[in-house]
Amino acid sequence: MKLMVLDGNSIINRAFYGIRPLTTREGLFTHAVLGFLTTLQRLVDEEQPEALCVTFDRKEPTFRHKADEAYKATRKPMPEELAMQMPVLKQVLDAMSIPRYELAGYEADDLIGTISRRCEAEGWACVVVTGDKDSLQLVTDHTKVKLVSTRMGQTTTKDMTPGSFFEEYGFEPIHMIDLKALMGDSSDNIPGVPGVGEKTAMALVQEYRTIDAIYADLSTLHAKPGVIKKLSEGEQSARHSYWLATIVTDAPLAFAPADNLRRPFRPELYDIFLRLEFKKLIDRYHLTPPHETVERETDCTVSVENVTAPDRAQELLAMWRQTDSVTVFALPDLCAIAVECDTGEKTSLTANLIESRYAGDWDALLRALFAADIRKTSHDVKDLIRALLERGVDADGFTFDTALGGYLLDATAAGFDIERLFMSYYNEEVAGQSRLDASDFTPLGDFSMAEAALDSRCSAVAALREYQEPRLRELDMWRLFTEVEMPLCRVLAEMELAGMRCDGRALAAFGDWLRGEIDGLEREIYAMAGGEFNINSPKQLGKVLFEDLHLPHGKKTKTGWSTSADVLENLRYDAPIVDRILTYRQYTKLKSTYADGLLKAIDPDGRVRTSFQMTVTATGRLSSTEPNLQNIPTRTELGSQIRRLFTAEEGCVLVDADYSQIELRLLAHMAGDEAMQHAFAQGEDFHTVTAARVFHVAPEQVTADMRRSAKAVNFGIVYGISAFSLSRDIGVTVAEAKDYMERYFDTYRGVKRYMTDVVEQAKERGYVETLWHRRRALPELKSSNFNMRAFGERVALNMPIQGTAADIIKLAMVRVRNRLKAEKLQARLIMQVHDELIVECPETEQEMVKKLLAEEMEQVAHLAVPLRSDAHAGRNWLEAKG
DNA sequence: GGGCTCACG
DNA sequence: ACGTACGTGAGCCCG
Repeated sequence: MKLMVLDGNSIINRAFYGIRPLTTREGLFTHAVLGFLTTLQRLVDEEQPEALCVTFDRKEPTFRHKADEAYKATRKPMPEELAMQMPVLKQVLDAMSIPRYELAGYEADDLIGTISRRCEAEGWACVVVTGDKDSLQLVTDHTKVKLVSTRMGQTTTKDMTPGSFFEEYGFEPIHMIDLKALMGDSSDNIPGVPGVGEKTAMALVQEYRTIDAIYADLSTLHAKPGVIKKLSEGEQSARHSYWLATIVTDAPLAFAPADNLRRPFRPELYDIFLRLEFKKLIDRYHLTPPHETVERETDCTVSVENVTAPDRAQELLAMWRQTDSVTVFALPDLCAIAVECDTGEKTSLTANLIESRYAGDWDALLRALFAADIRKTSHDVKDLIRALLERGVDADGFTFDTALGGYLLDATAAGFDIERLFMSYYNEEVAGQSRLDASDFTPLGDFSMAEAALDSRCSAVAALREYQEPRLRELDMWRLFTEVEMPLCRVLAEMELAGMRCDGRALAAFGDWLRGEIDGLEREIYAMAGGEFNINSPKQLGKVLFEDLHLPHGKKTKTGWSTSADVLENLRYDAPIVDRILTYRQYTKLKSTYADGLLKAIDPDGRVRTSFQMTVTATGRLSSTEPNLQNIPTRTELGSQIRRLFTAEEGCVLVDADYSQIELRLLAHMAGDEAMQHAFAQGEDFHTVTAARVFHVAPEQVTADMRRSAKAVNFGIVYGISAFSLSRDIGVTVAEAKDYMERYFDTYRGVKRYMTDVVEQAKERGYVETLWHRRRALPELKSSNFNMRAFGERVALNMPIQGTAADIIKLAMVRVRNRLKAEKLQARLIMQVHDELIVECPETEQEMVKKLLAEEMEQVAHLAVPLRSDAHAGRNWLEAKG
């Protein structure tokens, strides 16, 4: 039998400091509890213990404090955000039927020591889970310690058994106490022997094992005279530290292993998780409400009608045209649609429309419903419009998308499906089956269930709007919502549908050529390595480079030595294999992601159709998936050949227009920095102008190096710079980087002030926003973890800039599309890459399109610095980049 | 499924 | 004193 015991304080501490803060809507911090439970679940899966319990510290002084006032006296008190989570965790554990132990006068460690020895006495195996290395002294053949560490939100565990302990430390676990007696522990105020540090202590314990053996005869001890002197003077302190570091194994604790056998969860767990918004855990454990769900308070009565007769449909359509807004929920393939309409103050009517039941012309019905004269609220409007356009039904009149509403209200939420949003706004499940698709509406499906589910989704969407609309207005996001995001749905649907033409034959030929090159490189690499291995495996590659060939290793990753390009670049001239590996990497990337990857994505008509995601990024940018067309190579000569294969239709050209330095221009505007604004007004190369000002030389005296440094600082500022990262990026010392930054801030004083102000304001408000009031919440700024806070500060600096650029290009897209349509051009917008738009048009239209793009892109906003764009036309994407 | 690497702005 | 740039998506390895 196996019992697992967790050091509750230690694990929740790691979770607290290592994980991005989360709060419930009421502002209750929950992330440490969630982190604890996630770790717990992983460990249970891994170890499958029959019994489980958790120990906690108590706030009363322990027997150690009573004997030594200094002990743990310098410990910082637990931060409030963590303290508030402790009772919550205990409540959760109780509801999960997991026993917890705490005892006044003892630390969690002492209880663990006692528990592990009791287990051993009864023939049980014990697994101790903690982040605290002190507990390693408990390791025996029957007690294993799992050391938990959390870095950058990732939790890893290391199993310590007598064998692995010895391998790492070179002595037996019990002598951890002797080690600590010598080296002390500053965080707990265990003094150890003053002047003896980790290295000396390790060597001594490895040789002598115990402090008794060391102090038996100092005169013959193998150590430097200075060390012996310190040991001699510090003996009393060592003995005392030994006592402090020894974990108690016989605390007066009422404990029997069998009392901790796993038991079923208690029903109230559902309510607790619901309140904490731990939706994933409710799903994970298949929890159900302990009592009937309370109906959402609603002041209207809802009736449901299954509409099959065309005449009735016509009546309803007439009614919907008279209504401010109806709510529409449609399955992706448009075979079933629910429409909810407020028919009066206290009633609403849901019409279920199902293709296989409808007696009239289904497509005619779709055309009428999705015409502009019926104002509609729906969920994932872009996808709906795309499905309709694909079917040949024009789609217009969408005034509200509840997925977009959810995204604007909290861009960093976990997802924006109806169920999740409904739960987060109303703490209630959406009624009806969770999975709903076309098969439910075939003769084999359960019609009545499916119809009820359809109807309840529709009502849920209506309820989401009720929640979202007033909040969007309150937060000043209404214009962003109605004038940018909503109209963009149609624009993106059309772009997705249009796609980009891509030359599949040339792509295949390029792939074949790459195959040949890769084969040759592979042979060379194997020859230089002295054998075959998987070059794609960082682990195997690391072994070849850093163990077999003894190349100097740089950065480490969690799993080994880094083999990333910037590390290999530094080794390029140390061994010829490195250069081949870099080339191999470049070629295999091009082949697998681009040559092979894009080939698979070409539709029969020779065009590639991406999906634009509107609710993914934290800053307001779009993203592109399946395939991602926003990361087609451009930075290397060979890679840019891929762009050559994206072509215009016969007789057409691609017109590519990109904003020039949009983020830095926005910085100049938002920071109100007149020097920087002036630098842009000069119309010269901005990095050169910056270098000239920073280094106090004339622009024509700016060297390539000076320009490169200025450019790096310019970029760094946008990202929320630090001297360390800047130095790494441009290959100078930290001191030099600091110097550049100081000169930069002397030149652009407004930028410096802006950086201070924006962070300060973010801390006050808890969020940052763009010029169009798109916002991002920043709970990180309240974190007690330094790294987390520093991250929050960088985000506070970057998001308003990156996000405003996103607002601007989105608005430009809507305007460009509408202008193209208004001017009756054949030209159509087909691609967006963050600061770049691509239009495909007949050659005859290219000059007009270039002019139109420049006008619309530059006139979107009138700022203290003019917006500039460059447009070029070409037969393919590479040519069109100019 | 997470980690690493690398493509883009 | 901390460990470091912002925002993405895809393919591959490996447990």
